[in-house]
Amino acid sequence: MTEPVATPPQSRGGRQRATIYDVAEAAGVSKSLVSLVLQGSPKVSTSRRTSVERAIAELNYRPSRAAAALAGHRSRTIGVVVDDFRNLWFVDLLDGMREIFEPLGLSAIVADSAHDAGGGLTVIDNFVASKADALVIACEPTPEMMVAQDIPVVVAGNRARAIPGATVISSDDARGARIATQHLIDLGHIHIGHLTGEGGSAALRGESYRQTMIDAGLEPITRSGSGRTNEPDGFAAAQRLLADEPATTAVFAANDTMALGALAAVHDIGRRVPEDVSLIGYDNSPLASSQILRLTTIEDDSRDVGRLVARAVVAVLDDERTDAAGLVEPSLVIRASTGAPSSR
Amino acid sequence: MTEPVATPPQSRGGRQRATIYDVAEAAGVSKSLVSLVLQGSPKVSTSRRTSVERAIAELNYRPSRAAAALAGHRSRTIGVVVDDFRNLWFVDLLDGMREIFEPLGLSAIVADSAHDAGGGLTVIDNFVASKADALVIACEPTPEMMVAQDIPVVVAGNRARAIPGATVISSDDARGARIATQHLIDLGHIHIGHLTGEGGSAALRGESYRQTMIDAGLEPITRSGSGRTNEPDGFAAAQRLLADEPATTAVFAANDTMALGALAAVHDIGRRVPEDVSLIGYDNSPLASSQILRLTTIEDDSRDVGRLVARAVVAVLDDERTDAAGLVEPSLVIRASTGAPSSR
DNA sequence: CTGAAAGCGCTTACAG
DNA sequence: CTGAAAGCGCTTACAG
Repeated sequence: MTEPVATPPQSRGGRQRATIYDVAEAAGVSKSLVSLVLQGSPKVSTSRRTSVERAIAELNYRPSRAAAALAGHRSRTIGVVVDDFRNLWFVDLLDGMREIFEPLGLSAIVADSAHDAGGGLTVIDNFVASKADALVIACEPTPEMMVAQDIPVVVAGNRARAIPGATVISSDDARGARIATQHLIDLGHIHIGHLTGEGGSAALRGESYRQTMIDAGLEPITRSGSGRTNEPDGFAAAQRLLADEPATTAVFAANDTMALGALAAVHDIGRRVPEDVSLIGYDNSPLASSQILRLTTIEDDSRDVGRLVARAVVAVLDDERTDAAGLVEPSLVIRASTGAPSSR
Repeated sequence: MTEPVATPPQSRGGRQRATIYDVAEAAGVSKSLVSLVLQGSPKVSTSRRTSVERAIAELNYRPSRAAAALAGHRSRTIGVVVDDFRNLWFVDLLDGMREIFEPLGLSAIVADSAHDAGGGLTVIDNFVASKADALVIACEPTPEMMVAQDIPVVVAGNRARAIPGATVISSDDARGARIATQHLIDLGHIHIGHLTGEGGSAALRGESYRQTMIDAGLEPITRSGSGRTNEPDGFAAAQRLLADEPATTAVFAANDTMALGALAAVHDIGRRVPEDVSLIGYDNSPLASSQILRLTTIEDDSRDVGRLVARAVVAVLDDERTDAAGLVEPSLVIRASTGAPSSR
């Protein structure tokens, strides 16, 4: 529309992407004003804001993240570190976080620590290099995550090792494990075994199971597989448990994946779930609700955890000192895999 | 070590992160040389390279991605768009891509289109804003992906809609479906049903199933659930199939997730897998190898697809015009869910 | 190989 | 609100 007068430095280089100069020119305002509009500043008149927004739309202008991050001290980007994309726990967490971040113009970007990006640089290095404003650690911290980075960190989930100075938000694993164990006790089970593995959550769940059993005057029996908490570990741990303790009528697995393995082990020795063996998992993963499993489990409301995590991130970003750890209450989801012990 | 002489602009601001100036100073070389080392340029003497590398290590220097992207025309970052993190297919794809990218100093970053990052900006906008060098679309393209962006695009997987000008790399779905169907035919099955849903891959698999059946003189029978290809769709589709065609002795599901649903449907009417009904899936997902399923399936070597995708990306980046679509050969993985029809 | 210089596209005070 | 200015931390020619 407007004639290009006094073309600003380097603008209009053929089919280049529009810059803030182009927008300012098209809207007939200063470059600074465009920047203010971009940042949603309240001290811009509606009319000017409208014309800037129109220019942005017309030119299909996309602010350069790189330039903004370089010039400003914030990138409005939060780095989320997960251990493995295969571990779906983080998806709900992410959903919850984004619910809070989106209206604030923050965007969460995810990277997996399993495949530390090339050149010997770790995920953390990468996030730091991309000027992430804060980090959410949603996995067991590696040694290099333990050293204080110059960046706010929130830890999501219960972890075996703590990161100094980091807020921790998690589901109340101890409470959830108590609920799970108590559910089996309430059904009338006496011989209740537990399948466990490494990791902060598993440790808390295991300890709480033990405590709950003792409180009920029952003997806790725990087995593990290779140490991990995968399906094969659930299978191996359940095999051991059932071999060592043939009287077992109920099994509490540290997570749904292990429960899946346990189910196979139970079938392998010709017993049925829940007729011969009640089975309860943990996490309420998509797996648990599958028709084939119909697994009774503990819902840990990862979405709620995600929301809390995001609020904690926003708080540190705003320099509010709220190191208060957040704890989300889990709940019992009863499906077809648990029942009273058979009366034979 | 060296006395700071003629401190360069703004360096050493207290506990600031080291910049290229600091490295140059510490190594006693010019800023340009550091940049050359960073980029792995061959025209740097070993001795100087060593001293620069030592300085980098000592200062714990991390190049700023933002600055590099702004200054250079490349960010050495490849944006990978997936539809949903829950769909684990992309994990192997990513592994394969990274195998190629890593030694080249390229890093793949993943974003899900399901949750288009805040502010009305889409994943694509975000990648463009972060100056990604290329895009890998690993999902059904949305309308906005169809419009030519000023960025090279490689499509991974067979899609219902094509992106103009984009190279497509995928597993040979038609071939895989033929292998699956033929496996059931070879076992002696006559009444073989197929469970399908929406999407490019499912369409190709379904059509190939149909063709293979006809070639064998058999009647193709296809059912679907809600249209999607999730577990509940597999369940619903299988229910319909078994109700409409009680003679069915073999089922080919468009993917492993649907097969999981189908298994439940088979159990629900009191039939067993594989004794009464043979079941074959597709994808060889972690699910398929689980003890509880032991699903015969088609391995589509997503890792290989990922490698090919990465090579295609590198080719476009190097301006080699190789629009040749790549096709990866799938293979049969026989487990416990298929067998000869029972001889009753 | 070096060193000074320009520039990438923004943000941030700052004086008007 | 504006406009000129400096600067974020790099890369990229370019003359030595």
